[in-house]
Amino acid sequence: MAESSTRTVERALVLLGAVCGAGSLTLADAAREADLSASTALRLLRTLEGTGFVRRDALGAYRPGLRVVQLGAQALGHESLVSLAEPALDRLVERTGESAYLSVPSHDGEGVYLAMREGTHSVRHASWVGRSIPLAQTAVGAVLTGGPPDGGFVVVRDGVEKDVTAIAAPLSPGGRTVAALSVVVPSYRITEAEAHRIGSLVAQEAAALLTEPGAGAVPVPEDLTGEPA
Amino acid sequence: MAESSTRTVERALVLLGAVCGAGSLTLADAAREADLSASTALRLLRTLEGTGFVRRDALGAYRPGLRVVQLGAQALGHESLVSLAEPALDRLVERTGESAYLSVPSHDGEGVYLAMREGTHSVRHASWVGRSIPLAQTAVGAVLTGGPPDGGFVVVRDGVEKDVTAIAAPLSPGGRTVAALSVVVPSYRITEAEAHRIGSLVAQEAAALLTEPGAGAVPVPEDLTGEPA
DNA sequence: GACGTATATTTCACTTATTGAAACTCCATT
DNA sequence: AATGGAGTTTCAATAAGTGAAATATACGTC
Repeated sequence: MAESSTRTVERALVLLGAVCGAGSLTLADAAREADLSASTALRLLRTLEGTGFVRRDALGAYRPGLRVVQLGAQALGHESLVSLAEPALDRLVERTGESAYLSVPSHDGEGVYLAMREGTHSVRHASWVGRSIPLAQTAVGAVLTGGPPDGGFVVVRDGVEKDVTAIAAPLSPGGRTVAALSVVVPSYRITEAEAHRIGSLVAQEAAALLTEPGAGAVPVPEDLTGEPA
Repeated sequence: MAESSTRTVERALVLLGAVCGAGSLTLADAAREADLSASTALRLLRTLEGTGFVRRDALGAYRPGLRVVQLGAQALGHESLVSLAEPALDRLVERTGESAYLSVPSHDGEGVYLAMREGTHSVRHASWVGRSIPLAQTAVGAVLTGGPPDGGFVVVRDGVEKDVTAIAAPLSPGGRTVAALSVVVPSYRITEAEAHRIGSLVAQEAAALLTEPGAGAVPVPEDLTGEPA
């Protein structure tokens, strides 16, 4: 059996994902979402609880635990995508004055903002790292789920959020889209032409991200040491 | 069985923690750190890999996967941030007697109180969850918008509100400041030395929030009030 | 280039540890 | 009282995980 199954672990991870995705789940809901019997879900959730990956609030519902935040933060520190994208985000803000985002697909037709830079206009789009966004009918969703867009970018006016226009381009190393770079603008101040100008910038940054020195085809170990201790 | 061990899952989570902590681990190193046989570690890591919790780089080493980043980011969503911070707020109030706040940046140079605990002194600072506060010339603003402060905290005397002194420290998982922890004190009863003492406490709680596995440094009556709001 | 050592991976017999139906207890509703 | 749903515990069946050993490969050294 060369297949790598560890059903127990897989199930536990599904539960963990469900809890984190929902923010708060009762045992019964978690069991339903993971398609497990209540007793099994309880046992696995308790294991997750014992290791700090989930915690129970006063009402007994399960919530993401400190450990998840901690590991996520650590992983973000090591995650090359984010550090690679940050200069691009900075440049986008600098050249457009608008808020810029890096997002990746998450689950159930949603994506997550992995990094962001706020624009400099006093009226600007604001969000936060970790925020979930729908992929349906959004510019980010279009580039994450669809093929390479014409011109390298997608403009969606008044998608999920009214009054804002989003302009996104895919990050597709090796042809596989793994993330999206986007700029979000209050619709009232953007013209068709301006949207195109920004779109070109975004597409250009997205393309440059994957070809520039240091980026490489594969994450460059910034931290080769492993564990010295 | 009172305790719920699920050895397999626990082991997998230990491996996950090891990989995230180190940033990059070879199979052998991971197995050693988790005190597992190579074959078991391999099997579990493959499960983690299959679910996106870890990935392998070109050299075959294991690294934190996107899924970890996603879940961590989701867990940092505002509502969970609140429940994560509440024990810290409780401890700050307990050890200082002063009101303590959790705030995040919102729009247009303002921040918002996401959670608070009132102090126990009869004369104390009072505010409310949801209140907007300026970021300019406030301790919270300084830590939210500026870089990591010297000593880990910022003291602002008589900032926006006359007669009060605010002491704030940033919450910066992975180097990105996402929120601030602060204690607000009537200026008349605080000395320079006391401000420093409180500052250390705030900075310490802010740091511990993101790195410490279980509860805080000091045993606190484990009576979590739920999330009413 | 041969040797020694380390890692990565597969196999397999052993049996341990996981499983889920069922039973039971608490609540809430009706 | 009766009903139903959630959370929890028990327990026998067995599915599932375990690790030593074998193999292949890679790397550094002499």
